[in-house]
Amino acid sequence: MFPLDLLDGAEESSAPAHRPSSLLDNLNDEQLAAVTLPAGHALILAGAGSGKTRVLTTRIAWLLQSGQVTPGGILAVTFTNKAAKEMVARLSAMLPYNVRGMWIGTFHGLCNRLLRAHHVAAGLPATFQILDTQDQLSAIKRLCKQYQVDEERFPPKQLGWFIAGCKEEGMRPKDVVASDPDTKKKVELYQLYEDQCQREGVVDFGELMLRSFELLRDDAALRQHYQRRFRFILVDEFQDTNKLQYAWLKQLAGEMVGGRLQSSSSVLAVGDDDQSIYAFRGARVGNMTDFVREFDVQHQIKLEQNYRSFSNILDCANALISHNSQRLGKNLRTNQGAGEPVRVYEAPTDLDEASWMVEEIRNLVRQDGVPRQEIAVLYRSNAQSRVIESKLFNAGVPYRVYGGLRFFERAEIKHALAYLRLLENPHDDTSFMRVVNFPARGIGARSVETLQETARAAGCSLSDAVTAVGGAAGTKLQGFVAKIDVLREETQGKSLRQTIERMLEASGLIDFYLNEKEGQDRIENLKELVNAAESFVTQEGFGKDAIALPIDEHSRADAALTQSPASQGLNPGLPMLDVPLGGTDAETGETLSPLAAFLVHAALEAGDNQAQAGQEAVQLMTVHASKGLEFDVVFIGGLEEGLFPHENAASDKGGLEEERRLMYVAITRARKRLYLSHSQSRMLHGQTRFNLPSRFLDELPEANLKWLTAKQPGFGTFTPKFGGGSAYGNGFRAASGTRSSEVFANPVVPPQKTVPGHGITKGITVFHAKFGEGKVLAVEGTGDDARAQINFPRHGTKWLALAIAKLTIVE
DNA sequence: TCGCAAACGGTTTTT
DNA sequence: CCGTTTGCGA
Repeated sequence: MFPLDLLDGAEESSAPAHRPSSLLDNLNDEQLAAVTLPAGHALILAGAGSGKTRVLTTRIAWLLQSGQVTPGGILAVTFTNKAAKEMVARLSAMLPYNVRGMWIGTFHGLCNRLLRAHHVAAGLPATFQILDTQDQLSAIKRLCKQYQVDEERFPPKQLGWFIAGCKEEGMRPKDVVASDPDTKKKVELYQLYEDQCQREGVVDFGELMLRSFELLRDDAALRQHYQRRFRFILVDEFQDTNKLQYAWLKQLAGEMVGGRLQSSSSVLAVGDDDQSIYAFRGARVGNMTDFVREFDVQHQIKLEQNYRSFSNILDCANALISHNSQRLGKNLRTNQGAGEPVRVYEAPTDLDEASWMVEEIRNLVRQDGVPRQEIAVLYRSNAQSRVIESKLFNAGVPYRVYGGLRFFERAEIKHALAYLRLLENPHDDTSFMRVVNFPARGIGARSVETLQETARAAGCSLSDAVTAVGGAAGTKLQGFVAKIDVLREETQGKSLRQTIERMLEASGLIDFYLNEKEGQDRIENLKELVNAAESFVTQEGFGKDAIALPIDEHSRADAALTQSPASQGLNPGLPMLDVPLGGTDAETGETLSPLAAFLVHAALEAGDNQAQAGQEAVQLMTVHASKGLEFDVVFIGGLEEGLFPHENAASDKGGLEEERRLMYVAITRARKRLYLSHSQSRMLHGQTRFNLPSRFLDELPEANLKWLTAKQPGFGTFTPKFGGGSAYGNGFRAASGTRSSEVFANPVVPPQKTVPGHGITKGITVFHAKFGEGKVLAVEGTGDDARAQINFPRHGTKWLALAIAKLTIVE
């Protein structure tokens, strides 16, 4: 059954024989059906925790083992490097041969590969550099300065969004319909930006996608070549694809004829509309229904069996998401049993909420032996992490915050990379600008301005323009360029490591940070850059250990095609050499230098998005960042109107539904225990806000909840006994039988006084539209900040902002 | 050219 | 409230 010829040329030919049957063992019926689908397009609706990645990788392995395709015929695309790596790792473990012949990667990674292979056809230099978002912004700022754009009216950041947005929609400047003068101006600047990038030989992320889409669209021979090659295309997280990515997939999959796709390949799209949380950055869930229609999808499979959570948690998730109207429809189920109820907590303030979390966490670790890294605290916005961090810090609980600057985005690393990029491409003006006077070498804004004008007049790069600048400024500028030139000479033929080390010396970066008082960390990072380069060289097989690619049947066929273009209708020199490093010129077979390849790597993969790993630590992250992860215990904090759902999203229905999906994602991260909390008051942007509990809390089934604070809509009417523990019920801490600490139970009781003008004073009874009648316990603040603490028999004690809450005084 | 104070902005984010 | 950026004065 196993086709031996697949092993031909593979270096692991001595690997133990695989029993194909083992591949399909332990799959449930839905998974098995998905893995063994016949050729043809298919949509897999994969619920959270339903074994999506497993299905995807097993499908590939099954296709290969059953001899339906060779590695060269597989294209699998993901959104993140992490997902791509995981797929490669799992496949390597499953298959007895090298997986390199397959195209597995991120959209951007594969686009890069395509553009490198066909850079001439794509109109790009072989060594084109990739701009990340920071680089793009500085390029735009530079452009705005040059054309004296009013940065008040056209903030560079917004221009960046505009340009990225256009590209995501597949639009060039000429395609944008501009009716108002502002849009016209933006389109004009978009065009100028494009010209500038082209001149400098750089592409931004959007350009990687758009340019390779256009390459496929406009070059029929090339397109058909890849269409023939990729028999099976698999797309992960399909609900997150944008318009352009979908169009790109269509180009690879076949030819559109009358709104339908004529295709000989099979596209397997895997996604979950309920986990679509990136509409704000251009993702189009609608691609799923478009896909079904345009690809005439015959097979749709739902993976609804969840292997992650207990049913109390899943019931909450299902109930919540059922409030959305725009759904393909799916219900998660488990056979793991009910598990513990979902715990809900109300805190008087955000500080108390954080204290409570920390206390719970300490008990979980101490008494239940939960590993700290199995506990996650999720929040809607990054600003919320501050309080939690400080409480964890004070309690001495190790924690790790996801988000923030990644390795290759750090200033010192960007500086170093800019020097390296100038070695590769002296015309990269963005890099030139970044380091021309860093470390300071007496080249001020004046000199740079003169240089820019000279360059513009001559229509050349900054580097080429230095000789035309006279005076002391000119001498200094020429000195800088000479320094780069010398460095380029010196590092010819040197290893990547030596090149970087030499650059760090010669640029003066190391010296600069040695003299900085806070420079030690930065020097550490620069050393880490050397390490990163070293391991890149080893992993990617540069240098002496370079691995020859296994040549499979498919690659041989490709090579044959290439050699007889006429008979196959291919352009001469339009070949499919397999490109191991994503940087091989298809025409000449020339590959990027280790340095150039490393720079691509740095741009495409900004590194880990988390603080230092190592010790067992509680995980803090936004809900967005938690997608795809799972934990034994999950806390979701700040479940308040205005925060979650976020106020900016709550106005329109689509926005609210996306917020709800976000909540759905958050809930489904938990395996065993889920905590939900909200606070009556919260410090945000320097102001105390009094938020109502999130509507999402009301959308959860009461049967699956356990209120830790004494309020349960429609249930108990008792008020919390602050300061004691007894009001919190039994089994609060089910596993240990102990009670949570008293820390949380002390609300901040503000000085009690009467606020003039509201007529609301301590002791009176008021009526609230939602909470009913309640007794005023305290009043504080003035004006818009005025608020009252009110005890509602049915809903507990709350702080309400008098400016917002509509209260009437009951006599 | 540098340092400091005022001003600004503050959902979510991968590549 | 708080981190980042800008602008001004020395």
